[in-house]
Amino acid sequence: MEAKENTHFIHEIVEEDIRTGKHDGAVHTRFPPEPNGHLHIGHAKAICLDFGTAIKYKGKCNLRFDDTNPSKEETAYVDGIRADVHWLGFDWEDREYYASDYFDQLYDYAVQLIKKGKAFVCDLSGEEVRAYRGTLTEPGKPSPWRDRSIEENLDLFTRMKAGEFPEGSHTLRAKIDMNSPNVHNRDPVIYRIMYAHHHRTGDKWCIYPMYDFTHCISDSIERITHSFCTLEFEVHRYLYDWFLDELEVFHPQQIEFARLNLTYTVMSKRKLLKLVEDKIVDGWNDPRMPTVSGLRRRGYTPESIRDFCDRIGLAKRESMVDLALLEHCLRTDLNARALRYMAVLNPVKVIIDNYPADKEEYFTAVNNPENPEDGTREVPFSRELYIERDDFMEDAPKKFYRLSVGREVRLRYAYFITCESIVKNEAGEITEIHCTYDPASSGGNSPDGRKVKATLHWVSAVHAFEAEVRHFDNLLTVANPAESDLDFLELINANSKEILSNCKLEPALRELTAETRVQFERIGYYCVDNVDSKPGKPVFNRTVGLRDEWSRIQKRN
RNA sequence: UGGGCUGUAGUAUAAUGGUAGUACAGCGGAUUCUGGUUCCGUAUGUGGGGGUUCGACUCCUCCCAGCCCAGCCA
Repeated sequence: MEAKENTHFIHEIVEEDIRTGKHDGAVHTRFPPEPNGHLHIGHAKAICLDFGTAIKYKGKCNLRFDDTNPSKEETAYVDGIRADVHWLGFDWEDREYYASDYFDQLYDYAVQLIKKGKAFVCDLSGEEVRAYRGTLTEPGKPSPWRDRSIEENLDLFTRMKAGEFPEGSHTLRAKIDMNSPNVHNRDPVIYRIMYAHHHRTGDKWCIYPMYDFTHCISDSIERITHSFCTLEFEVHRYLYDWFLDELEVFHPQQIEFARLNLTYTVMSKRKLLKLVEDKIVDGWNDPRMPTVSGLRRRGYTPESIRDFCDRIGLAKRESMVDLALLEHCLRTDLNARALRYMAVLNPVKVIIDNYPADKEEYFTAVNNPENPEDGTREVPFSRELYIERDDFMEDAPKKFYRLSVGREVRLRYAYFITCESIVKNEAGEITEIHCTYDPASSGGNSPDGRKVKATLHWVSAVHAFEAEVRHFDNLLTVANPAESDLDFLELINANSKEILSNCKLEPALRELTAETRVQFERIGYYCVDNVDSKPGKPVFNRTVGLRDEWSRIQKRN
């Protein structure tokens, strides 16, 4: 039986078009970011749709930068976006385009519109344009400049391009319908004057085309067959079709879908930029950010993000996806691939009183029980060890089955040990846990077959090295900021970053290189930070914790 | 209050006039040298009213709710 493939309304449309021979069955999509910020997981959804559709139907997908507003756009963002798309696992081959590549053609098309009597130069100021536009419930008034002659419009538009007019003094507008109930159709501006340096065209232009005019024509020039975008562009679709029809050029189909929202985070470039500018996070690639570079630094795999995008489905209704699904995809991938190591994050010393002080031995540990091909490694053991402070409890409740005075547990791969006594300082904190070990349980099993309820991870004190480990929590304190009356800045989780500096790690972790993902047994998945790590001195970011039954039991009580 | 769009378990999605299914989350259990993994089991849903039909998530109608739109942003 075949696995049931995920399908959705967009692929139904594409399949129908292939079936009916539209565009000779060709499928050509594009991913059209504006280089004014970095990509986030919402873009990843769009990227998976755009590139994924092309792959599925043996078509092509272009990367096109929608760079028509030089005041906001930067080359640095272009580079970041290229890196992010590649990292996610997609390739646009030689089809890297820029809307700015089409400025000459766009200009010619604008002239064509003027000659057709479908566009005019308007002398109204920004404020006047707004006043003439009317409101949502009242129709607009025609601009007094609407009926200029074609010759005058041509002359004026040429002079706009030549730089004869100051910014804001003139615009080129499409002549559509000032009475339209859709305000976008009330003679939209298609060119504005802007004396700004463009990251690609430099100072060649002082007039720049607007989105509605540019996007459909860019799609047409590239012979895009299916142009996917988010719901807010639904009200722009009339314009998309209008320009292409008036110009009588190749006509792609715009199809809208709902953008991704994820619980406990924000997903707009404006808000993410705010977090960066206000230094609430440490840059676009902060591991708490839902940006592609942030997720990468946090330790997410591209595979898990793609899997997530497959699983969330695609529809036209706005929704809020549970972060837990993303984390589930992550854990599934990491469980299969991450090598296991032992690391003690909040250490307390264990002294095995009946173990010789000068002795040292090595135990064989499995690197990944999910994949035997990953082999084994040797882990050093000695009389003094560190275990997790949480793995010991003085007055242990019934459901706590780790170490306590009088109890026996297993040290993973090593020995059964029994706690005999503890030592505390003046503050009442435990400083030493004294135990005895059963020499017959070497390797972690007792020949008499007796069972222990818990297995603890550990590191040998003399062999351990110290490293910094960073834990991250949700950016927001609430799942859905839209349901709150408060501004998102007031919903920021003040404790979203915790730095642990006294962690004791097993020696094998010392030489890992940046972006290596591992599992600290019994704790979680961690990734070697790609900014702050140095050779022999890795810094670890917690990618995601292991599911933790014990913490859930505690939370319930 | 003009126009556009959308309403299916807690969340996200299927069912395209014929048994409301899947995943995540939840709960219960089994296995386990990770309280991980894996496996088994389980509760919860068609926004509301009318209509058409043998039969409606699906078609019609009225209502309700949510989102988007009045940038010379994209």
